[in-house]
Amino acid sequence: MSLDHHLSPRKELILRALVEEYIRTAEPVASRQLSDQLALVHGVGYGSATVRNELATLEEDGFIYQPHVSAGRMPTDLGYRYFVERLMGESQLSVEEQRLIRHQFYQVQHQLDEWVRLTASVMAQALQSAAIITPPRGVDAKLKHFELLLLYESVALLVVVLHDGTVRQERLLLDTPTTQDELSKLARRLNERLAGADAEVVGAYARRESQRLAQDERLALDSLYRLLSQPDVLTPETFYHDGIVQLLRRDDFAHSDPERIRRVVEVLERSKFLPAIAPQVMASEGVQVIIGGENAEDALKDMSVIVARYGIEGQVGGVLGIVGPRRMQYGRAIAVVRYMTEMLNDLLSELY
Amino acid sequence: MSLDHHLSPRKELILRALVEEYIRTAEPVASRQLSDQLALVHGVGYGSATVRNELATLEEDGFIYQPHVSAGRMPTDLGYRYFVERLMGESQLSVEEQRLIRHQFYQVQHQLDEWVRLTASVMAQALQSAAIITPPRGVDAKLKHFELLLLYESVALLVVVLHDGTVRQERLLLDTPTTQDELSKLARRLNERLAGADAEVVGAYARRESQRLAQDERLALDSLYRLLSQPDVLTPETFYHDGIVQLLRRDDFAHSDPERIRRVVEVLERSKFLPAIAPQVMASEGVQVIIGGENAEDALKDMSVIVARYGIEGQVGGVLGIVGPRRMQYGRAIAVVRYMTEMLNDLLSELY
DNA sequence: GCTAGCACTCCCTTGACAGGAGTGCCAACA
DNA sequence: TGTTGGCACTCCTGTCAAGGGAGTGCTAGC
Repeated sequence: MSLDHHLSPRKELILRALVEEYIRTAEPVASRQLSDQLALVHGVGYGSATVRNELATLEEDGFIYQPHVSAGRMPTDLGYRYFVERLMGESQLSVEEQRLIRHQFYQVQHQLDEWVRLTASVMAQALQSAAIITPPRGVDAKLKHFELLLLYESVALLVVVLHDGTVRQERLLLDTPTTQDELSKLARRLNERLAGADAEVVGAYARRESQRLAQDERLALDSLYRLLSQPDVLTPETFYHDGIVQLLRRDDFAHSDPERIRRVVEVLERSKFLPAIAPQVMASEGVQVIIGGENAEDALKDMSVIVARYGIEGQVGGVLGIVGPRRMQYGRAIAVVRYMTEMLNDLLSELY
Repeated sequence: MSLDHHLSPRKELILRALVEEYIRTAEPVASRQLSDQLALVHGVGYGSATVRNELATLEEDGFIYQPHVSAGRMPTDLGYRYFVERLMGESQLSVEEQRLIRHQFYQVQHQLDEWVRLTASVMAQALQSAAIITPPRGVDAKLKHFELLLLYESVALLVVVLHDGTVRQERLLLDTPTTQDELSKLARRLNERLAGADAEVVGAYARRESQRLAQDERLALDSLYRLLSQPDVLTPETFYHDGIVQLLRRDDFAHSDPERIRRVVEVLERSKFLPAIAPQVMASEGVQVIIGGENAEDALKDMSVIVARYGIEGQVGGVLGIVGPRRMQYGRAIAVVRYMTEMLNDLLSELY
């Protein structure tokens, strides 16, 4: 997303003031108001008529628009885009806020799941937006170790640990009652043979040996295969989200068209859009901003999405971000998202 | 919740028709409309004036009310309650629908987590309501087996399996680098000593032996203790919910006061109310219906909740249910909730 | 005991109207 | 040439009154 031409410094100043004012007030900004604001905040004195002239050309160029002829102006997607790329000051979280966030993470040391939850919750809280995050995933699922435990007479639990520390599990219905000893022996043998294997290898092994395998062994291998081949590809189930409430706390969202609200909630609950953009986010550096209509997903046409990847190069990674109203404090939002990626990176690097 | 007196058969008939009609149309029901309906559906012929007389007394007795003087009638909480306890026909899911539901469960055999998700999803879908469910929990957390796995030089993963098959995990930051062999030895020793132990026992053991323990052993025991003593008490985190979207699909909910919507969503996202009622639900038989103002939680004063416990006596159990508009098809809702408990019971009994 | 009829209440929609906000344009000025 | 004050114009928004409609309560009669 790049912009084709530069605006004159004065136009930039006016556009910037307009966007900031609109974000602040949620009302279309009038020329008079803008003129006052320019004098007050930026110390430049232009009458409202002058501002009006500039606004007219900004409107021609597609940066702003009026909902109706006797209303003030609001930024278009292009206007926001220009603002975000050229005009917006980079903001930083206050030390106090950073401290507050870190403090919460210290409460749940070494519990990866909790980090993920907490990250979403913190972002949602801080930005009054919905937050989305995928748990960290290893680049590929390789078997570290698995265990077979007899729960009941003929029900066993298969617990597998991947190289990156992911734990997965499945229950097995055994054909015939057996003992824990038998299962342990079986597990030991297979562990030796299959350490470091991925789904492919397990599958191949199962096929090759299929003649020689006992029934229970076959069951275990099938299960192992299923668990290893579980989606590294990001599916909707992989995503965690939080903060629909925070979104509903914003008047301009909560009071808008119920159908719109429903569609946004649906996108969040079903995580319909993230799988589509996640690969691209994983591939690129830094914080990505997707404004309004730039979203492929229809339901988000008047929302903005701010996403980034986190994780440790070549080891584990994930995607996190927020979904908020287009009229959001971009500077702050970007700062928060960036801070959370750094936070998670720090935490993860302790573990890897 | 019991009702103090019976109504005359005709009053019952009128109340029943009114509730059904109101549930169907979402509009206050007029005497004329009711008179027509009685003729059409129940084959009894009463003029609208007669119906009006009966309605007046039903209103005096608190079963129905008018939003204003020239409007039709709507049921009060008491009216719904009478309807649910005395008038409503028990309904059953169609064979077709049962088949459809069972089919979905066959897709995810033996994956407990998926069952939980699917149950919520099915209920939400079938009843256009939000669904809530707690994963099955054993009556008490006893250690079955745990494993210590070296992930990196000085990061280990502790995976514990409880008697009921619950798997929990935590990462340990070791003081000094070690080997997998060392860890395995340690795990084997502790497993032998602590098999079947609950949090108490582990804690006691750790304190008693604290002098003799190596640093890593202490770490492992601490972690073990934490994981075992994790809340059996149901905390908000234990709950899974789905179907906010389905709720928003209902016009009368989606178009109502945004503040109300927010509060309901908040209750769901934070699962604020279930922990409060869960113990009582676990203790009682059958499907519970909580209508409107009977809810302790303020935000649900105009919603109804239908809950039941599921699980296997003395072994594992949980709570499931739905949160929907007070104006819901109670018969169907109760049938669905009951069916899902039976479904889960069947599935669980295979595993226990 | 039931019902037709009627007066009455209250809601809800509609249209008219006033007030206000904000613009575009023009003419004047530095 | 760039800037600005002034003014006519457009369009929104809130208010108010009026009319129509829906539904009731009550009464008198069958």
